[in-house]
Amino acid sequence: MMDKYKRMWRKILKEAIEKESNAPLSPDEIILEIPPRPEFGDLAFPMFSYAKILKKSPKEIAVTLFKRIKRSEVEGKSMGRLQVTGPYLNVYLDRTAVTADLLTSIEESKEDYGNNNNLSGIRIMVEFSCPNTNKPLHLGHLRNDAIGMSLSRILKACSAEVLRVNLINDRGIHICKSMLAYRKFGQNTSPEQAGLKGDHLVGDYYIRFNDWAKDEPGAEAEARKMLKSWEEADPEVRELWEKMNKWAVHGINETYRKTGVEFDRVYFESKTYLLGRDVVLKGLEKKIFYGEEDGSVWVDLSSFDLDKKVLLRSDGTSLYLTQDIGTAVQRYKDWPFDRMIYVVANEQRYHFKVLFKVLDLLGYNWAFNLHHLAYGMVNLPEGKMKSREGTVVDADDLLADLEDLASKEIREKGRESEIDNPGDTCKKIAFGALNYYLLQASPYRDIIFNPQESISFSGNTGPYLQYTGARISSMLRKFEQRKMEFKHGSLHPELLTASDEWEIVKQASSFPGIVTAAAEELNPSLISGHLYEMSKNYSRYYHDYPVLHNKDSNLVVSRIALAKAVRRVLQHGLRLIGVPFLEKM
RNA sequence: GCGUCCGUAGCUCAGCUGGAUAGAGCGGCGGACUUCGAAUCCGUAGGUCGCAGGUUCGAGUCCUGCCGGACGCGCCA
Repeated sequence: MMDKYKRMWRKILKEAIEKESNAPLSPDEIILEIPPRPEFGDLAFPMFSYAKILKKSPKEIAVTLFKRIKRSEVEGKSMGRLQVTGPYLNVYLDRTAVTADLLTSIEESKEDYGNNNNLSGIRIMVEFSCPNTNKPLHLGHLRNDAIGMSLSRILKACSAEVLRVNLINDRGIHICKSMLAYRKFGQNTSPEQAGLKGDHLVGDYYIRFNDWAKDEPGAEAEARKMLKSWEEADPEVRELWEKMNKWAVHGINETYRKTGVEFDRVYFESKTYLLGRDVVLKGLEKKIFYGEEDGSVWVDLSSFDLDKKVLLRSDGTSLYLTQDIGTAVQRYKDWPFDRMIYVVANEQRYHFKVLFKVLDLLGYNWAFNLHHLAYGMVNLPEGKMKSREGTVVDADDLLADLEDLASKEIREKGRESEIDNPGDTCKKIAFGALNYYLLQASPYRDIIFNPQESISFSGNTGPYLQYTGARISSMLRKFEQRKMEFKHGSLHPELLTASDEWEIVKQASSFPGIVTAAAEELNPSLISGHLYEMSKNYSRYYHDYPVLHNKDSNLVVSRIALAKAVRRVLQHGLRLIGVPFLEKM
């Protein structure tokens, strides 16, 4: 859409400069920008960088190129017009042509508007969430899930074949800790008896362990002993482990359902942790790794600006890294991918550098296609979330609070009778607000979550976008009811050229390019930001310009077409960032 | 100590490959509901882009140093 015009103008500029200088120019030497203010037009070409080639001042170049392009008469033909503004060449696009383009394009592509084929035939595996089975999900997981889900949708929108995978960390010392505390203090209570979700019950005993361990020096040793029993497949320990894991996984799945998180394949660490061993031992045979006298196996990465790392303990057991090596190899076998994206917090940067390098040394050529999307931490105003200090923001609690807030809001506004299913709507507003909040910042940055202030339903929020969509939907329903009144009207793009409308048209037209950029940069926040800008413009426009209250049927029909276009972009864009579209709210 | 990342308005965040007067939301102050949904809209105050140099016609953006913060450097995950 917008890209089409950008491409064409780039070409025009390139040819003009080449003719002027008699030398070929590479396409990326043509700098194209979006002007900072509307009076400078829709596209801008700064002339500074051509000063050396053409041996003229930027201002002179602008004039020269302007005359040359003018003579070649590429203008007209719906291309828009050119203007010299000091050292810039500014393009003013033909509003009618772009608007007509947009409306027909949306009409033709329907739900697919914004999709592209850039990643067609590319298989991408996306790993995210990766919970432990010793505690419930918290806000950090929610950010991880939001990014993982959104990214998967964005990549699919670019026609990639995407496989969403989860890895459940269901073994290890931390799991044994909650098991141990439960065995000591739990009195065989089931989640039903305790009136708790399974993951919360297990999590409570993890906290219980830490409390107990404070004045019990032998606690850690006892946990280690239990881990050993687990590895030796002690029936009693295994039975307890299976029971508690089931509770935890069940509870976690419930949270996933509530937040709309889904996976195509789920791996369990308890089933993959042994796989890495064989791979490492083969590497040892090939002398890629080396053994110490105590029997431990190491890799020396000091020539790659990394350290020496242990791959197998002296007792032959696996580590986190070993497990990840095995899981990666297994996954490639299961589903040969062209790219693999690990959505994991940035505190694990080093781990992934090492992992990718080790896989590379082992000769897996797909190691180059592994990517760690290192997203930032979610912190609280007083600092890091700490489970031991009880400062973690629990996912279920947060969601429940948000639903209450939404429900209160609906009652205060007296909207209950208007909405078909208030309970469901509250849920959708709640996780719309949550997902938008989590995806409005760039993934790689740390964010600060203030429980009192962060989640709001006004301003730059998910519900604001939902509200914009609901109002447009409401108006479109009214239009349908009164359709006969406007039956003589027809679409006239030239009626939609007011500056407010033009901004909206440009933003809707840029949407496909934004989807492309979000996929390339693995950054869903580009979409949330763009939808917000477009909604803001539309809200103002909607306030100032009557749509249905017009005598001129042509104008009504045309403005309705624009409303439909905005709605379509909102529907699609919101889906990509996990914010439910609402007809009513 | 070494490594990685980050410092933009009171707070939370934008700022595309360096480009024209650094933008939003929240909060503050002041306005707008007999008209398409006021979860909205409009106006206003608020910035030496951590500090100091450098590169450049041009730096919030690139380089160096310093100050401040986060994370990592386990035979933990």
